[in-house]
Amino acid sequence: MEIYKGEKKRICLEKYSIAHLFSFPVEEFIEVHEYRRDEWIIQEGMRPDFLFYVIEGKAKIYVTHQNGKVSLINFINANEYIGEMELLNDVYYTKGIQASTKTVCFALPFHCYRTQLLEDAKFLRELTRFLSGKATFMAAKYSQSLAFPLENRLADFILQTADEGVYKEKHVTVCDYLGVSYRHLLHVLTQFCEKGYLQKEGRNYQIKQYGSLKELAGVLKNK
Amino acid sequence: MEIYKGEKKRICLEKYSIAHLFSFPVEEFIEVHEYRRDEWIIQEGMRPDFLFYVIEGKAKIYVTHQNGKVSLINFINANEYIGEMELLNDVYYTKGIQASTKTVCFALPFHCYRTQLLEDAKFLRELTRFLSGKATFMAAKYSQSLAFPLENRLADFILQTADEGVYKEKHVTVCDYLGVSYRHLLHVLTQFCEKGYLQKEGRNYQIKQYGSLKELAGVLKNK
DNA sequence: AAAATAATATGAGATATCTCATATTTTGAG
DNA sequence: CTCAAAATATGAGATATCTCATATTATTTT
Repeated sequence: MEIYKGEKKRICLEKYSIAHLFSFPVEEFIEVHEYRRDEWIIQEGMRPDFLFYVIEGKAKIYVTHQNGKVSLINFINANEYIGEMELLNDVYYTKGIQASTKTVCFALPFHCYRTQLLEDAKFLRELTRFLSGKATFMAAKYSQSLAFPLENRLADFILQTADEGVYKEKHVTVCDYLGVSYRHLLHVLTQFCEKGYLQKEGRNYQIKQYGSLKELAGVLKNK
Repeated sequence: MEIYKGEKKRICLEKYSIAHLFSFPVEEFIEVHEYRRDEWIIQEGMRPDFLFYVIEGKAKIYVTHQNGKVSLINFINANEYIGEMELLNDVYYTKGIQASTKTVCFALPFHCYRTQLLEDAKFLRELTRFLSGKATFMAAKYSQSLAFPLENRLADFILQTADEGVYKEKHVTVCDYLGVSYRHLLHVLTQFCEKGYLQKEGRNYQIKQYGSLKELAGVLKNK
């Protein structure tokens, strides 16, 4: 982890101004942190000291269960918060947050800003929207995971993550995210290839039948 | 649905004052609604006109999937909000909310209060806490549902809902809540009886071995 | 470059969970 | 009180998904 100082920090604060998110100045004690790919921004079970706001990059929220299974609960993208749960709740089991690409965040020390943040309607309004989205998203994922087999959820995931018609996510990550075993994921991917929806190219998969995948993914959505 | 008027309304407003939740007076346009058991407070897919605050009773959040499966996403208890998603988000698929007992709510018309509410730090702070809890809870349920078989989740549910050592939830409701088929739920309940954890009494189940159930439920929690 | 580690790959048997069919009992509406 | 609907109950076969074992191929570290 690198903490930006001097010129580098100044430029960053200027480029990604977040003044509009608060009704008071937060510049004074803000820090700018850069995390390398795979670095842990927050260790599971350890309370952070900062409220983070992601300005560049992408991270993953992980939780480890007692039976050793790991769940990738969700991704965090630019313009989203990290550590807001700990800001709001004194009792909270902290999830692990891992950078999945180089990730740059603003870090607001709790001890400087906690009180002010919790009284700032502008900040709270945005946070409320963010959290309502998070709650809604998790509720959707939850109910979908119970109502539909992997086939449907995977089709949806492929369509969402494919880049120019090519799906190239790491199997291991996807297993944690969709909550299925490695073996089963590979099995369903193979089926997709046999049915002609995908075509394997080295370790990537080329989408061949958008229509079929869209149909599978479509049943997840409530119109 | 009954709307309280006159004396009945006044008494209710007095008994369950919610003035402390807002920094401005909300009494003027507030309504008090009472819903009978099984009545729909909000119809799935229909935007409500009110922000509700439950003061008595218990309700259920349902969503219907395209394949006909129904998920009971969560329960709502006294001192919780309903309709907050619609208050915050212009685009939102409204879930169905059904009273599971007689339920009394305060109903704040969006058109009167929306603007004020979204600028009220006191209200927003509490709502933020509520939503963070909701998001956390859904994330936990989600990851647990993928990481553990019904056996564990059911043990947890039984311990949470048992009343004086007796479990007596409706199977149908539990299926929707835990996201499993009726057949399978009955199967696991039978196993619990065979193992001596529970003992069937008519249509209820008496808990016989707390320890065993606690052990099964315990692995869900991250310490 | 060698060694260690992570990711991919595949087979085979086990288990959790689902679907469908059908019967009985309980509950709510008229 | 009666009938229809809802809830409970159970069997049997199908399928989704898991576990474990083992190989091969990349990637990272030394």
